[in-house]
Amino acid sequence: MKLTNFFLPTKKEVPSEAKIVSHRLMLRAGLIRMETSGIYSWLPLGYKVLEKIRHIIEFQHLQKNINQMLMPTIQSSDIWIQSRRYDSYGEEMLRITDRNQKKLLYGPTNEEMITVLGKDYIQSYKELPLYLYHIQNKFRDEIRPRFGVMRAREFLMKDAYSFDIDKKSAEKTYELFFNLYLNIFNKMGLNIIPVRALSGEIGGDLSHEFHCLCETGESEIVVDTNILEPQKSESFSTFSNYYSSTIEYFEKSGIENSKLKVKKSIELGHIFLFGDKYSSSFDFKINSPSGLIFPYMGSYGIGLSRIPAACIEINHDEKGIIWPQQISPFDLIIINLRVKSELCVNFCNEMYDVCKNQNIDILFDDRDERIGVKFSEADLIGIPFQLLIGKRFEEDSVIELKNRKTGDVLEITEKEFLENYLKKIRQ
RNA sequence: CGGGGAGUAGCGCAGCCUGGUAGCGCAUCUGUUUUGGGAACAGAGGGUCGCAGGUUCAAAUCCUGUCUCCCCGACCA
Repeated sequence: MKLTNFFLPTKKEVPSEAKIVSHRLMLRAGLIRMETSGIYSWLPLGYKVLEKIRHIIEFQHLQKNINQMLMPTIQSSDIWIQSRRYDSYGEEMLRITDRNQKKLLYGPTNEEMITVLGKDYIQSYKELPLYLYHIQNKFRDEIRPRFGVMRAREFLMKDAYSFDIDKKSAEKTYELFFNLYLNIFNKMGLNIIPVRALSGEIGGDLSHEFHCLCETGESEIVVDTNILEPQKSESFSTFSNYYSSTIEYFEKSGIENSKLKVKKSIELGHIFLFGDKYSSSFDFKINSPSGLIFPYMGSYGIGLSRIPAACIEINHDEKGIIWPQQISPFDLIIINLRVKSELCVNFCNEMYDVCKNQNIDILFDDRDERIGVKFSEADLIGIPFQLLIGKRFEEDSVIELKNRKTGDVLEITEKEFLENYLKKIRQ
């Protein structure tokens, strides 16, 4: 994409209302725009990040043969009345009435809907286990939305649901998702800590949340200090050697241990095993060798739209965002510092075409702007690598590859760039 | 929902106390000069001061109501 064609409304100043650094940078870099309290539009640059995250999640789910689908955001209240959550979910649920006075709601989650779906289609235990997921907007009418997309009312979530024949099988499924989640967050370049959690409104008896450590986070977790060392081979079994839980879980458990520390964090994922809570309330029974059984269910969520904010909170400096390569909106930005020079223009266009042909997601700053503006905005939007073409190229055919994170600038030739560096830039 | 704050140009703000018909910075447009880290100069455009009502000769300013947004707290991915 050429920057002259790309909608990138950056700002030097930002409303004083935005308090935390990720919210400020997301507004300044033109990633998001508030429409009303807790409800945001994702502008092209922000949407690209969201799409990178989505692709990682979709790819990893596909590796485990988990079916992707799409359920509607609007649900009938009938199924929520049947699960007895229509009242208990309370004010957080956005209720809507259609022209026929039918009571609808904007779904905060989909356990009810997926249970009814399972009941309609699953005839035999031989079809189990069955895993389904979708990526869809949710609405929870938060008492106080804040921090931009970090605590929004409308948000994008990946939610998966599992059906198993019994508890033992469901626990294997739970472990599969647990490891899948570690893998997904790892692929996003995020250090994540799984913590034992209470299961809250969803219900059930086994639940973990996935947190990243962050001083400005709204959550608190209690962890064994050994867990803070980065783990080489992260898996369910590795983490089961250490204590980690949400502060709420810790307080209820009454454990005492001097090796435990309280840390601020951001919750990015939550998994639950809730058994037959919903299958029984919907009288969802299937035949099995041991007679009629209620399928054992679980659900597995990732707060997609919270991830860019969490990532920025952890990866930024005074100049702006520093995206991890894996979820950066672009792999590389080519910056033409000499727009008036035919030599530079032609060379930039040539590099732009080469990169496109090599499947590099590339942004080309071809604008007739002052170099200060170009440098500042490139630093602000945080693309990991900047290819600078200007004076040094005109004089000595040297192009400069700058690392956004370290600030290091490599002076290289076209040949070196194409042969040695292009593949490092591609994800 | 309780407590606090704010709505004035696309964005950030001043003006309000003490009423006299709106200003600054950034951005935008035109021109000239500049050009390796958010340029300089000259000129220009852009506002029913959140909305409604009231007081007054006169309201951004005072009064009443209302809507919206933000912050602190209780709730949550």
